[in-house]
Amino acid sequence: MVTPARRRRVTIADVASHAQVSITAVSKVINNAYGVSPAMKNKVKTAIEELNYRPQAVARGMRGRTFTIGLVLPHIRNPFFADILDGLTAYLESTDYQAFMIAGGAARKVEHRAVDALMDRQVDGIIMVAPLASKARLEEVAKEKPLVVLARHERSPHYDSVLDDDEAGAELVVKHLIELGHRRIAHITHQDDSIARPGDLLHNIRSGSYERVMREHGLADEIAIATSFYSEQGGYDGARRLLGRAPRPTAIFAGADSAALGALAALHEAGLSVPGDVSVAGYDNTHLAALPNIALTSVDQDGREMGRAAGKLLLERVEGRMTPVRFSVTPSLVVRGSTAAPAAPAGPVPAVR
Amino acid sequence: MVTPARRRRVTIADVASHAQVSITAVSKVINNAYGVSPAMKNKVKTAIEELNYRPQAVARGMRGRTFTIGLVLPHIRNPFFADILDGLTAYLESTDYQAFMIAGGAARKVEHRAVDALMDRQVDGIIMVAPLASKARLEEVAKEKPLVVLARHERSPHYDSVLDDDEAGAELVVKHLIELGHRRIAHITHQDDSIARPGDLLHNIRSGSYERVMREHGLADEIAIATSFYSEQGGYDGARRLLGRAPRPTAIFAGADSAALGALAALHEAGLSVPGDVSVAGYDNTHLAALPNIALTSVDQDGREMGRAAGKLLLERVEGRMTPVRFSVTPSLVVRGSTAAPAAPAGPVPAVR
DNA sequence: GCGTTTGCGAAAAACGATTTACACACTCGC
DNA sequence: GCGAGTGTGTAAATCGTTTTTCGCAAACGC
Repeated sequence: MVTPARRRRVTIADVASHAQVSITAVSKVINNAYGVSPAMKNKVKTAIEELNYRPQAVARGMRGRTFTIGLVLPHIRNPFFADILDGLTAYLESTDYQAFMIAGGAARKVEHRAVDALMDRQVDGIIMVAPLASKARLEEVAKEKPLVVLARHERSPHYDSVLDDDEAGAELVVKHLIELGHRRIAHITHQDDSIARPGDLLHNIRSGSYERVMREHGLADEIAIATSFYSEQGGYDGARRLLGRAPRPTAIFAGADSAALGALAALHEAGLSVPGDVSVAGYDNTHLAALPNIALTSVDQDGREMGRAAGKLLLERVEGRMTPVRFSVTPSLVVRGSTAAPAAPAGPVPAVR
Repeated sequence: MVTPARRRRVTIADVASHAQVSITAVSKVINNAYGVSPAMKNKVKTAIEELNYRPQAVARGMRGRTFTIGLVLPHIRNPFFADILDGLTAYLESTDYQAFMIAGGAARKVEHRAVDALMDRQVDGIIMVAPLASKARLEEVAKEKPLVVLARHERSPHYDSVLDDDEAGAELVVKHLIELGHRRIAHITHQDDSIARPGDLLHNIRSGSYERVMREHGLADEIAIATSFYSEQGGYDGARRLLGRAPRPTAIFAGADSAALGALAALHEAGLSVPGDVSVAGYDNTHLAALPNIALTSVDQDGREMGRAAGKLLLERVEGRMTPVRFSVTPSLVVRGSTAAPAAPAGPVPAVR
């Protein structure tokens, strides 16, 4: 291989000779370890400044930490993930750690490789957001590296969990719609490549909660679920399927804002008004939901707070904590213009338009 | 530091002893270097399989490559970046390299730190998307690591460029609006923290092109630019400012889809119809633009192709190429429902048509 | 048949940090 | 005044790879 000549980095040895001290001393100062006099500290610090030295994480990694943590996201299309990232980086700012993202994709295999890639690079810890992996795989990962898992509901003694109370969040939406007077409330859920126990996946919690609340209100017969994807296209497809039913639903609860946006598009295309003909609600309270022309009723979960918590828990684990912690945020409903009382019931068999 | 006991990784030495050969031999096989017999190759390969060995990138990094490349994105809120990432990862799939993302943020200082973090971790190369850094800083980075810069227009002998012909893209939009009969065409542009030469930044190219085309069509007096941000909020603010003008524009060209979405929201709020009262066009042809209820006319630039090209160019540089390459994609206009001929001229200034 | 390639494999020296072990000079306590 | 701590600093081992150097045998040229 022809490696182009590049400027050699300044190393700890350069600093040591420039400051006329031993390499050990420099290392001690950098890691502010015990046994270094104030005078020494100053000498070294100015030498570091003068040479503009930054330790090479790769070399540090060989004997300990790389000060790097890996963040595995399914993809970067969901603005909600950006909130999580914001919270995480805000938290890490006051530390020496840096977060790198990697996309886990929609296939278990890709996610697996992504995690392997992080471990091969000796990250100090891993944060996985809504992973597809089985619990067994997660525990295997946790055996090698500190791990925090976001948005999964199983309990494991080997890694920490940060999650939103999806059960409660979905309940908020469905109850809201019922209180508005809706009965034919349909749901759009997500299907993925995961082999995790279904009950551990957030979309199953949301759809399960939807079903439960419907039943509790005597609406068992009105339950209608379209299994699709949490994406614009998925929401569009799901909504079209739901609209094909007769009588058609008066409200659609999409398990994610992105899907709700797709549902809105499908309704628009079908010439139906929102909320006049059909109410729509989402989940995640994405920035887009707040735009006046969209005005999507949605469930807010504090992504920044979740990211912050994930960072904190992970560093605690890096520092040696072995006992599992579970951090849960409480969702809240943000009601906007996309939901309203259903059109006045025009007789026993309501309006087919 | 208390490091929890974790399973020791299998190393190259383990493989060597398991296969009863030297460490060197294993290394040679891994890097398929010269001087290893087929028999040896087989022995080692089965040993690697059996032990499930994966080389530790950190250790490799000490002597050469880490097989890691860093992707610096301003943020992850723009779905267009996801396209770039998709193209990049698709390209890298056939290689041994892995891409990690890091957010450069909206401030030069943050971006600087992000790049430093990548270099400290000995990535083999860096891809920066729409960076804020000055050209001088970019060249400094390029002196240390192979570098590919996306969406910047300056030419440098030290790094490669991948870009969209923003000049042409903006021209497509403005001409389209003029052909529809619009004269009062306003523009929303972006302001950032960069100290790069203005002409090197994509938003300035777009706004400059807007001005030029307007002038070329005798519409110099109609030029109206709102300087805001390429974001929903920014588009919303910018549009509100533009709508405050009298007479108000009949068309708004937002330099990015996200801003166009904000503009749509502002128009909605103002009780104006699109495209009845005001036409709106964006740039990037985000997935959202295609939703029927948004139907945003936008400029499509092939993000996947750009990501793919960036990966290819970077690896070429890693392999030793030193001559600069410039890769440009040609944008195309996607006309949708958000643009139409202006309302019948209600006044003495008729549509020139 | 003898020196010279050539092919294959191993031993050892890097790479840049951290960590361990130890040396040295003081200060105590009695 | 002497053994036992302390505080401060250094030398050397170590982490897991790649790369360089070298050894040994078989093949080859003449």
